[in-house]
Amino acid sequence: MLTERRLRAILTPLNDLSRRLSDTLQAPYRDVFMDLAQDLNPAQKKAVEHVDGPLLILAGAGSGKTRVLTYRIYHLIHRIGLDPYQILAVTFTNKAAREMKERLERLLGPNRTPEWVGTFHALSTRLLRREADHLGFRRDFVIYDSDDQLSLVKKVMKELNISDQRFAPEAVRSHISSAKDQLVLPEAYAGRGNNFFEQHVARIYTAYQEALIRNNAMDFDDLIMRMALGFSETPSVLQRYQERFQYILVDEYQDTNHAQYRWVNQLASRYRNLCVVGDDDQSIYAWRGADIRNILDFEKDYPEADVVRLEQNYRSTRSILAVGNAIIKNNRGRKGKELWTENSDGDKIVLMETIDERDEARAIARKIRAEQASGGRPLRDFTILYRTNAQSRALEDEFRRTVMPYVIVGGLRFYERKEVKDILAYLKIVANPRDSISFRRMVNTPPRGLGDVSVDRIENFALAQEIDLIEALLRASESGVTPAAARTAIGLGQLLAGLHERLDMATSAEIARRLVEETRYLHDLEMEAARSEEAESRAQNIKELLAAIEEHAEHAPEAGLLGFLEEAALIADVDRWDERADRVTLMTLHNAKGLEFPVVFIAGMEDGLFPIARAMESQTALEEERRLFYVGITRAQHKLFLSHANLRRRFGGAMAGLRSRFADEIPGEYLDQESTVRRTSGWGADTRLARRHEDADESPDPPSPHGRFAAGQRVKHPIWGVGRILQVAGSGDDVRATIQFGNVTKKVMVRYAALEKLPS
DNA sequence: CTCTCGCCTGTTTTT
DNA sequence: CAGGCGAGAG
Repeated sequence: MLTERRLRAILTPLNDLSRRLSDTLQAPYRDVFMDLAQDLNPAQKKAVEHVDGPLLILAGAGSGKTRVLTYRIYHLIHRIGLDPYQILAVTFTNKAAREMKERLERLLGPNRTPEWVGTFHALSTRLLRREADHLGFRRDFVIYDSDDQLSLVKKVMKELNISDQRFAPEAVRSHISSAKDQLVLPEAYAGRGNNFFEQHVARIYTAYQEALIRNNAMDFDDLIMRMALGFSETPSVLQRYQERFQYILVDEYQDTNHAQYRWVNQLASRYRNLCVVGDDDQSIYAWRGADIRNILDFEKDYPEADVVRLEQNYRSTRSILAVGNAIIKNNRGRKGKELWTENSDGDKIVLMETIDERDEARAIARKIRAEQASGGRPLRDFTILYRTNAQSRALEDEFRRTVMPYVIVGGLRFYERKEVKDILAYLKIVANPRDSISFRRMVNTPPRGLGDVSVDRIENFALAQEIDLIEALLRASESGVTPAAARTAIGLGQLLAGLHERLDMATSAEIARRLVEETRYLHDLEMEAARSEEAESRAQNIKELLAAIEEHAEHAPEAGLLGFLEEAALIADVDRWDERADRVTLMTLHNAKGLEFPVVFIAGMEDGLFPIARAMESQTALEEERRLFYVGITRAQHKLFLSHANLRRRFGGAMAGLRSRFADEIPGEYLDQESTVRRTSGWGADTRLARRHEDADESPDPPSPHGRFAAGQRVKHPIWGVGRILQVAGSGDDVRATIQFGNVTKKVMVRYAALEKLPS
């Protein structure tokens, strides 16, 4: 009998072959190969061949969603005969957009591939620039990232005399951000019954928005909000795009926020050919304003909608999928579906107990080596996922120590590094001399004698004279700064003005090179590089940035400097990730969304870390964490490892590692438990797994440590080695011992520290 | 006025 | 353990 798996084993190489052939074949033959390669199940076929009217595709993890979307577009253009011009496709990441475009180009050829495929932010930026005249703002705005947003919030708060001690600027920033996600403008925000904090936010929001306009800048949220509002306020613009984009596709619809919802639904309201794809079980961005109701209520918004459910999973082994299903079942408020697969059972999921985060890293590295040896897998098959970026450090240390090639996706993004942002600030001010945030950043970097006071004066002068900031630098002697400062300012102004004038003639690469040279930024760093490793890597980053600009200038010369800056602002780290390099990949669970990997490790399976402490207080937050776990599990194709540590160092101190409640939701039949912890002697060793949760009665509470550990006792700690207890304090779960290790004293939570008793 | 040094604080996830 | 911020010296 031909099993699905065998069939797939035959079809997969055929798929590749047909892809290569389709580039060279004439259309009718291409079709023949397409049909062979398609290998679509009935639900997928239905979704692909649906043409007119709204369509909701509920696509479970690994159900061939990308393929369905791609073939659907192919079908619309190639079989139905639509003009690619009429199609708009919105994806969640640039990477997804690029992949879709590449696949379509292979199927349809570059000339017949739709051009409007991208993320909400990228597409919106494009629309805003095109329609700037009609919408009433300038075309050459720059984009502020959350860093810039925060700087601007601080600046505005200072101007309004609102102390940043009373109101955390970061909290203000995030409130403004979510107001924008809801399409709530400052006036409306001020009008609704607010608490004390929000009344202040309202004032800041108003001034913040004015400052953005003054700076000729838009923040991330503006990009969506201004276009969504632009559509409703400017019917002529809306109509034009409604007529143009008669067929709209939206990926990851469960992660859209209200502003994005309005953005899409206004465009689609004319022809109602809106196809949305999503999975309510994979909604993990509620904290960013994503509204799961958008997908849950799609059938209310479009009563005539067809609904297709893709429930067959092609990605994971049966065991992995069973675990995923068992986990997500614990959530309420879901549409409800159960994925199934014809794949083989595969191995059980492995849960590893480890001593601390270093031991965890060691255990993971060991597993990778073992898998490599037994399964002959390349390093690129392995991916480690974690909840917080900070967790990458221990892993990184271990991999560096044992020389295992790795790559971290996310964390400090390339374009967010200090030195890179410094150079970008120069470029931004050249592109847009009204950008006061970038101005402040670059004007005294590297230090050139223009401190806060002088910069304030120059800025105020610009404001009073209604001139831009480069102009203000040139006329600094009129601004009231000291003669020395004025001289420096004028010199800087001349450099910037010269580059600004050449904006249309010079390439962005030329401008960047000149800036780096004249400011001696790279030069200074290279001088320092001999002494400091950090300076060396920063110099390296600047060179990498120059190379990126160079590449961009060559690849998309028409985009210019603004185009490059836009890309730098909107590109995510996953977008830069090269999955072909033979390295272990490390990333957060959030970043892993939409990706798949042969072998997945999920590290840090501890309460308080995953689920994160703050999510343990509310049911909805906990359910979002669980969905995140579900996303992590369903990334794995062949093997899945989970690990937790009994002790985890976090900001200086150590934290008790209590195995995650999610781990307890995994049915035992799919689970293999391993431990690197030797159970020798001492209280800590045999009660380590005691639980604090509902099921605590399965493993009774440990005896009070007072009887076992007392001052003077010699102990061995898994991390700090041998020491002597100075003091024992606290009771119940919260017993802390002060222990002297050599000449350092540490406080440890006795219950979880895996202390070993030593004879005195 | 500007710069540098050292203290303090605070870590969820990101387009 | 880093980066932001305030205080004192040049």
